[in-house]
Amino acid sequence: MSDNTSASNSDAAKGGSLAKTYQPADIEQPRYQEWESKGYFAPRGDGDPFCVMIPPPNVTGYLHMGHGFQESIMDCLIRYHRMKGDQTLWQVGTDHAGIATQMVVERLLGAEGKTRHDLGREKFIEKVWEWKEHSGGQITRQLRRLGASPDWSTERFTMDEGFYEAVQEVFIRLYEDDLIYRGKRLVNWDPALKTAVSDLEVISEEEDGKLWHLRYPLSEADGGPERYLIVATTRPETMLGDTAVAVNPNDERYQDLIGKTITLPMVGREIPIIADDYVDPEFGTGCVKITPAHDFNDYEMGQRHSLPMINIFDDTAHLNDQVPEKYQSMERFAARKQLVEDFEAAGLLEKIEPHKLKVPRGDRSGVVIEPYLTDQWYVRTQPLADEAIKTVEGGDIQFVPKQYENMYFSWMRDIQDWCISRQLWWGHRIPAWYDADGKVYVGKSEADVRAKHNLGGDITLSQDEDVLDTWFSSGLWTFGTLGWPEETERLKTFHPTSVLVTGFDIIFFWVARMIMLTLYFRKEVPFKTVYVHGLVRDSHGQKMSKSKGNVLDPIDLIDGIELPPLLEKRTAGMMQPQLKAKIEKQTKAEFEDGIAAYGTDALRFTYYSLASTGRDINFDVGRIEGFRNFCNKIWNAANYVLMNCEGKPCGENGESEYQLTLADRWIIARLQQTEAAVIEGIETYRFDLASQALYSFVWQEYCSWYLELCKPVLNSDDYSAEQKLGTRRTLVRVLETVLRLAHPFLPYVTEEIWQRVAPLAGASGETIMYAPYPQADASKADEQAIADIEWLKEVITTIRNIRGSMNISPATKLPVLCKGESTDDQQRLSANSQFLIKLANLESVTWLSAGDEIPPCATGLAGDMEILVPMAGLIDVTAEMARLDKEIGKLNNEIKRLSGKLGNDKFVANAPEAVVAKEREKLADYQTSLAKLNDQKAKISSLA
RNA sequence: GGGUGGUUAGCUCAGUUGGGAGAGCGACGGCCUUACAAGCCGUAGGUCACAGGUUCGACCCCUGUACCACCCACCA
Repeated sequence: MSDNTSASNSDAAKGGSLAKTYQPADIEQPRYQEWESKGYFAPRGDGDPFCVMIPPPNVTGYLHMGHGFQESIMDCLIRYHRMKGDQTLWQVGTDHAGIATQMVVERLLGAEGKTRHDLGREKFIEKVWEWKEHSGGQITRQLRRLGASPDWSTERFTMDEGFYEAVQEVFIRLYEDDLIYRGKRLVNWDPALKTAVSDLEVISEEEDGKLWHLRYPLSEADGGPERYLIVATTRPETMLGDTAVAVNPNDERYQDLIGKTITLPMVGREIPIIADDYVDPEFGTGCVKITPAHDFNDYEMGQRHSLPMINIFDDTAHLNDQVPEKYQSMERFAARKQLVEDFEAAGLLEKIEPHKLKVPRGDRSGVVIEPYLTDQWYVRTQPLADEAIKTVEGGDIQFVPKQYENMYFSWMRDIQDWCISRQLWWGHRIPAWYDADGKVYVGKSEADVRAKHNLGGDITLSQDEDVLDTWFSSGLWTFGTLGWPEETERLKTFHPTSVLVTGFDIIFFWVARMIMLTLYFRKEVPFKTVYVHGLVRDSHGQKMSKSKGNVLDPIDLIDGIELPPLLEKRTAGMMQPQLKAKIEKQTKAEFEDGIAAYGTDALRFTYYSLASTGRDINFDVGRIEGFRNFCNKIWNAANYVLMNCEGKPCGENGESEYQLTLADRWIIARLQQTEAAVIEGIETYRFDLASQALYSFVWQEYCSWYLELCKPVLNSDDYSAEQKLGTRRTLVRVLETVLRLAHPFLPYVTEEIWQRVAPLAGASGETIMYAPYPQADASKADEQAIADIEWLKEVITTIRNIRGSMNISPATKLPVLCKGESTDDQQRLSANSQFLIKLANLESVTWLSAGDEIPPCATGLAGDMEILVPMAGLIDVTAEMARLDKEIGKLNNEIKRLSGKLGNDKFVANAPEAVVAKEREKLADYQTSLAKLNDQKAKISSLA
């Protein structure tokens, strides 16, 4: 960093030379501020509308690698379309994230020893808003660091006023259309958060558990307690709420018991033995205890058999007063322990077996979810889902990659009603009121309800205490953000939106619900394409998680971080010292010197290079360094171009005569191919292919070859002024074009350089963001130039190869002799000798005529042409023999393979003629080459 | 129990209608060659998971197997 101070970079901004080395930290933030303050991100013009909705991140969240990836993809699409001249909107906003946000604030209160109930609802909500104001800017600030270019002027929040309107409107209309109802049924209850959650918010993982076999004695009248049957259960504590025991109706063992009763141990309640097909006679004992109020299957069975439902828990999963006094107020797992002991003491514990089972846990709280009988609001999803299925089947919405449609269909076809009420305080309050009798009225406000239903002042109304599931409001995101329920211009212009970029993990939570709700309220799709990307994992394919200590923060990759703060970050709040030690060790091993500051452009380019077809992304920090180097490469190439072109005519005004060299024509032709490849990559969401095309063009073609080919032209008197002008013109124009081509991927470095280069290329405009996106021009495809330069590259590479394997110093200028029958070769050689001499560092290059005396030489082949490097004083005979043998070996293998193939009559008879001809030609070429090398070997060996 | 994706160089991954296996990083050797040592030049490295099949010809198409990852499902 020593000689690349920020001072030198600010000089650059004033028009001095670019800083010697690429320093992203010096250019990125100032550039972003300029873009934002000048309002460049807002939609403009009257081109085709193109609109992307950001999946709203949690308002109080922070940016992780998944966001980084996703926003980078969106920004690339947005910048591409903006440059294409489309009327481009990237709608930004944040989500109130009901449970997540409320939990954070409750935790803060907890630190002060308070609960939300100490504050009361109103004060608590105030507190959440405060927290939102305080920390809510973080995620959007971080988004800016990524160079994201959404229209900040229309930023939305899922609990802003407009959204409140939209949410109410949707709720009321769905209610009036009988698509929302309220009902008492078994829901997934989170006893830590004390709220219902939807099926999707329950994660079932296999865990080690036990299967307790309990003896249930029959009633005395039926032969108990001597006669008993054995039930197997994973949750003994629920037995307090049992209201039946079920057996399979065809189970011969228990035929005589059906209809008899059991005296429930510890409780004394008489419960019937019933028969039901659901029971699998093979599992356990074939007898199942039935707890209708605390198990989804038992609930259904309870309904089929009209069993009583006894709710034994309170909302924190402690036992209530429906159980014997001994157990009241016990926590569920304590009660389990107690009951097992009591069963054992009573001689009623048959056995305990280890058992693997799926344990349902809340995705937020992590505690075991309890099926719990409560009143909740539901969306009747079937009719909505039917339409949503048809729409995707009909192709009006396309998933990329397509296989995610299967996932969507399978979920949609088996969809359950959606529980939308949450017993939280932070969220959209349900617009429903109850009178003293519990009769429900739905409307925009109490006044509205009173007016609509003619309710006088004597009737007391109270609003429903619950709020809506967060996804209920984010389901309206595409049209809610554009002004709905009002029919705004924005809505008309940008809806349906163009592409949704999202992770597969929220296809059900969000994508499916947006499709259902949007179709219902807009009669149109929310978006035409869903681009589904994978999860960002660590370099070994492990999920990034706090407990694994492998989390990378995108901001740290941009700004860099020293080892100590990185360690601190990764182990903060770690309760287990063992885990902490392990994470420290592994972090030290991986990031001995911390993480370098790579800058946003490098980070973005890494994401693109890893974004292939919908699979998960393994993020390797090693790769970002390579792409930071790539940015540096562009930077230095630009420096070189400026050095040679600034202050000299470059054809920017189009008035002077210029002439293009072969190299110029070649790089222009290759540029057309690159433009086509990059555009193809973006249009097909193959950002990996697009970035690959850019990378190899810039580095291999433009820098490694073209800039080198320019040097003889610019530095030698052998080229005319017209040729020099043509080369300068091409240098700046290709660079200027490639900057525009790369801008959606590398927004900062391209803008920074473009500001300097554009004038030389005759381009104007205040920002590269509004410069036109390059389009391939077929008239500039120059196959001849490409073939000629390929030939030249082959000759040069062959000479370099000889130099390399013979250990000849790069500084030694070599005399080279060429020999061949082809006049093409001879012409190409004489036309390009300047290039050849410079790039291969030759003393001379001579075309041999028949009969010329040939000294002992090292030999290489470029096509048919022999390239000879005289050995005198340079080349070791043994080494050259070895080199030739290697080449000869390769040729022999190929010849063997090809003659085998061509010797096969079936191949010759069946394969297309063109294929056969091609193979024959290759064989002939190889044989010629082989003969030449063998000749050389013979000559050399005589020297040994 | 159903379903999806994956298995290609030491690592991370491309491979377009079936016709001579590629990139980046890493490794090795040589270079401070006047844009760039964050660089330049060159080299090595693969039974394309396994087994069958179709075909003149298979990384590619078909069948099966193994392993990895993920999604869905009510087995007490």
